[in-house]
Amino acid sequence: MVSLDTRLPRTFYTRPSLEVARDLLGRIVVRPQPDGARLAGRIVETEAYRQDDPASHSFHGRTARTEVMFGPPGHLYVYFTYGMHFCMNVVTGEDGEGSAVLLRAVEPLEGLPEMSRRRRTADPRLICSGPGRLCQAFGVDRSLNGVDLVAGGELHIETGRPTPDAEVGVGPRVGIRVAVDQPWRFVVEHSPFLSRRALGIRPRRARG
DNA sequence: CGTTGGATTGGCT
DNA sequence: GCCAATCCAACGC
Repeated sequence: MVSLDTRLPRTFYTRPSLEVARDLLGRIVVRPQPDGARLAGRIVETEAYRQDDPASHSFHGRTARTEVMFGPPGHLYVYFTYGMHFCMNVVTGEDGEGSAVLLRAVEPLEGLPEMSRRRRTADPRLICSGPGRLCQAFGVDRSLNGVDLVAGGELHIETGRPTPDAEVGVGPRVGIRVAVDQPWRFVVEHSPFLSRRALGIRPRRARG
């Protein structure tokens, strides 16, 4: 009970984004509500980004937008895209490194009514199955950019249950136009809660 | 300062 | 499967 509800420590994030992306599968994203309730979901899809990666926002160096991404690990990097959507990332690696993991999909666990209301759909498979959908359901916008996930506040991630290799699929990242060959997307295989674009790509088994 | 296109989504063909 | 929506960061002049 206690271990399952423990927030992931700073050391969890102080590793290469590829490692963190794989290890985040099965963990629980928690967003405490003002009324004491919680929104929560199990991470089922992630993507790793790093500084030497042409598809990463950090590739062209430190800018106002990517400042948080270059900061200390264990913080939330939120950005706005396509004129209407937010995406949330977990900052990884050493301070100053410019690596992060994009949270692409979670399986809704707590606060379904609230998330359904925000998403305007009752289908649980459509609530958090995509980076933009996830942020809308969890009420994540630019005001949460830079939030410390370890301190415990607006948002944190709990230990949950790590996903065994047999259930992990890997494949190319989606929605990018460069470095499409890198298999840096990680999914919980056969989860009904994966993102729309991930469903089109059949992942292969991770490692052995 | 103008242009370009994006780590997406929902709706329509 | 295709495309518009709609803002803004990055880049070129």
